[in-house]
Amino acid sequence: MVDGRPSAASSGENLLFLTDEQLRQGIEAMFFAYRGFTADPDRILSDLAYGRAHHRAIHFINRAPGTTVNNLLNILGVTKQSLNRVLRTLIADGLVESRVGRLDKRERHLHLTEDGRALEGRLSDAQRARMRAAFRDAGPEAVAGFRTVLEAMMDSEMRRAYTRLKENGV
Amino acid sequence: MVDGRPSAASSGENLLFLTDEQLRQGIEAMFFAYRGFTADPDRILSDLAYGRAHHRAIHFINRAPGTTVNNLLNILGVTKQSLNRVLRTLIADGLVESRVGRLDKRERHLHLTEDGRALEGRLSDAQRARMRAAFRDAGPEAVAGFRTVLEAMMDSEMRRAYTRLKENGV
DNA sequence: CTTGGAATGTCAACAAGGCTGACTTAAAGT
DNA sequence: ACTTTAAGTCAGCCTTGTTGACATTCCAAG
Repeated sequence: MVDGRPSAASSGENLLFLTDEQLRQGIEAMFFAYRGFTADPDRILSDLAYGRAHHRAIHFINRAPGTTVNNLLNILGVTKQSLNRVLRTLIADGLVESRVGRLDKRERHLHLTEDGRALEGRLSDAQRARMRAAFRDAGPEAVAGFRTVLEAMMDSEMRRAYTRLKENGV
Repeated sequence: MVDGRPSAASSGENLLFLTDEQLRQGIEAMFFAYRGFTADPDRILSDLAYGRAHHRAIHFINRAPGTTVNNLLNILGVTKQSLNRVLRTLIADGLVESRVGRLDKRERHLHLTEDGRALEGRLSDAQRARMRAAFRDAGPEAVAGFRTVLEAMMDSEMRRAYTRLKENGV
């Protein structure tokens, strides 16, 4: 596994971008960039006694209004108990509304209230501003590559969730 | 801020890659990909009663052997109390060695022991394997774009840390 | 129709790993 | 001698993950 050289593959392609050193730089880039990625919303949230978990819930409820708790669970990849704690505070604070399902009364359908949408907007704006600056600096081709690599890095299950969202489904 | 259309900039460039929708997809890609990014090491760590914090410490000690506690603190962006808890267990378990500085005896220089290097290798291998697969699938140009965007997304302070590591300094 | 199992959501308690604040020790610097 | 710096410790808090136990609802088999 610790090769140093790429494993001298098929064609005459240059595989220098697959050296352990290049991979390690990719790993560290991912680590440092993720910090930047969350920094701006985190600042807003800490003033409100909320955390990243609240942000994630708000983001995906906004993204797929009416989604069920179970559905949200799968997207977020946490236990229902963990999500529930976050949802409880958001509902108590009047940012999220939980409506009992009409067809199946076991289900709860989640929606943002007006206040919830307002906070979602603030958080999104902050996060998008950084993403926009990065995208603009890097240019369209780099952005395409960025997306391609990230997509290839996801677990297949998450890639499905991502694609479904991207294609605007519920 | 909520524009919908790009802000119709300077030249005849196509700025469609800067729409809110594109940015949102980038944000979600980042979220889902980071999960994949940490999944494999997390599995190994959970068997050992360690967490991501231990992994990060081990990674950067391996990366810059002899680094001081203070230096590590800056790279990781946590408080010394938080780091100390992690280091204490790693030292107690014989994975990390803390040597009193020769020039400045206040400093502690951190090194991985043989066992520490062994664990580092297991964790790196797992994480690199996924990164390698993603890089290979995406191809060299996508990888270059990936790196460019991530770098643009970092806080300037973190970009300096990243660049210093990349250029192999301490 | 009833009853048992599956699905959904809630409550309680615990652990990891962030954080702040206060304090000690040792070594350097002035 | 005094101050500053590096490191470490203790105490206590918060967020956010976990498991386990439980209530409600639905549905399908008997």
